[in-house]
Amino acid sequence: MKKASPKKQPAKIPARTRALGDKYQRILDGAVAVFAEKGFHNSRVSDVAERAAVADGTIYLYFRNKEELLMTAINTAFDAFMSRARTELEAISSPPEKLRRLAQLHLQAFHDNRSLAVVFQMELRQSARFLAPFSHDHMVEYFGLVRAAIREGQSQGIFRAELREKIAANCFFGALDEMVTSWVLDETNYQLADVADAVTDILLNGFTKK
Amino acid sequence: MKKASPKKQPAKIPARTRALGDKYQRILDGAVAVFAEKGFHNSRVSDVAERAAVADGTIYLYFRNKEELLMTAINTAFDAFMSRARTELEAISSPPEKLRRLAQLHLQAFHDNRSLAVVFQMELRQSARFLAPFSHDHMVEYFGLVRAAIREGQSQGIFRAELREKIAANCFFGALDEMVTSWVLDETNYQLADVADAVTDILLNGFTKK
DNA sequence: ATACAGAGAATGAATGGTCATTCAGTGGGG
DNA sequence: CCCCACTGAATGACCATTCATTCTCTGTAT
Repeated sequence: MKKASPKKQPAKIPARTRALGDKYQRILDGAVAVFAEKGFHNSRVSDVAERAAVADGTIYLYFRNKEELLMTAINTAFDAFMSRARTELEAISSPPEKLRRLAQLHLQAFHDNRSLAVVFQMELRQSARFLAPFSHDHMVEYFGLVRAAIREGQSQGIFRAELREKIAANCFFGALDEMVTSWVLDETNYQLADVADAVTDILLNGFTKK
Repeated sequence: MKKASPKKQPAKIPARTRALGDKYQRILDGAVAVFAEKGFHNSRVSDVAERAAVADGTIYLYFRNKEELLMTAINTAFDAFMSRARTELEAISSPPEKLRRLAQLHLQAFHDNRSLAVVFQMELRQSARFLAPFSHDHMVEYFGLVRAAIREGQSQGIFRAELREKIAANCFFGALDEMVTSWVLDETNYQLADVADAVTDILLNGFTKK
C-alpha cells in the first residue's frame, strides 16, 4: 500500500485464454505460500512473482494490486469451504451432529492447507478491519450456519432455551479458531482435526440441557 | 521495517529526567490510538509523533524503532492485566469462580480501553509470529492461570476428569477472544463485560460433570 | 540577583532504501 | 502480419530513521 490507492479502476482483466495456462492459480498459490511465510506486509510482490514463476508485471494482469491478491486468495478458499460445508450440513438433521461435523470440516480444511491457515489466522482480522467488509460477509455466512443449528437445537429441546444464540455461536467459533491459532503457532503439526471431537464435546455439553 | 534491522543496539535510553515529563506515556498512548485507527503497518511514525505532540525524532529517544513501540505498548498493557488478574484470582478458591472472574476481568479490561482492544485483536497475532515470541510468553502466562484453575477443578471433582486441560483452556480463551473481536468489529460499543457471565456459563457447563 | 557554561532533551529537515506499480518492448500463435 | 499475453527494468512514492542544531534546564560564579 504505497499510495492513496485510486481504488476505482474498472476491474481486473484476466486473460480470455486463461484456461490454457495456470498462471492465475499459480499466482494465487504463490501468494498464499509467501504471505504465510513472511506475512502480507513483509512480502514483496516480486516474491510472489518468483514463487509463481511469472514476471512481476504479470501479476497485474490478473489482480489489480497486492491487496486484491490477498483478498482473492482468502475469498476463494472461503467460498470453497462454505459450499462444501453447506452441502454436508444439509445432509445432517441432528443439530449437535451438524455442529460436530462443522468443527471437523473447519479443522480439517486448515490442516489440509497449513499456509492457508497461517494466512487466515494472521491476516484475516486485519483485513476485516482495513480491507473492507469483504471477509465479514463470509463470516456472517459461517455464523449463519452455526446459529441456525443452535436455534434448531433449541426448538427441538436439545439445547438449553436460555442460551443466547449469538453468544453461543461466538463461543463455538472462537474455540475452533483458537485451536487453529494454537496449532499454527505450534511447530509440531499434530493432526489438528483430532481435537475436533474434544472441542465439540465441551461446547455441546455446554449447550445441552442437564 | 525499512532495512535489515541491525537489531542489536544497546537499548533505549529514556531520559533520566523522565518523571518530569510525560512524553514517554504520551507516545505510548498515541501509538495505541493511531495503530488502532489505521493499523500498525498503515500508520506512520510521524502520525504517532503528531498525536503525542512531539517531534518525530523524539520517539527514537524512547524507543528503538516503530516495532518496539508496538511491542512495548502491548507488553505494558499485558503486564498490568496479568498482575491484576493474578492478584484477584489468588483471593478466590473455587475454580469455577476463578474462571468466571477471569472472564470478567478480561472483557472489562478491553471494554475500558477500546483502542488497546483493537490493537490486541488486530496486531497481536501477527506480532506473535513475526516480532518474536515476546507476546507468546504472555500468552503462556495467561493460559497458565486458566489451566491451573481447570486442573484444580478436576482434582476437586467439579470438572470432568476426561477433560483435556489444554484443549479446555483453548476453548475458554478462544471464546473470550472471539467475544472481544466481535465487539471490536461491531460499531455499537455495547457493554462487553455483560456477556462474560453468559460465556462463562456455557464453558463451565461444558467443563462440569453432569 | 544576574550571568554563564555545560549537559541532556527535543526538534524536524534531509537521507537513503524499499517496493508497488507501470509501460515500452518482445515473441509466439493464429 | 496482428494481437495479446507476457516481461522486467525504470519510475516515483513513501516513510523509517538519523543527526546537526536548538532549546531548556541546573548549578555555579560574580
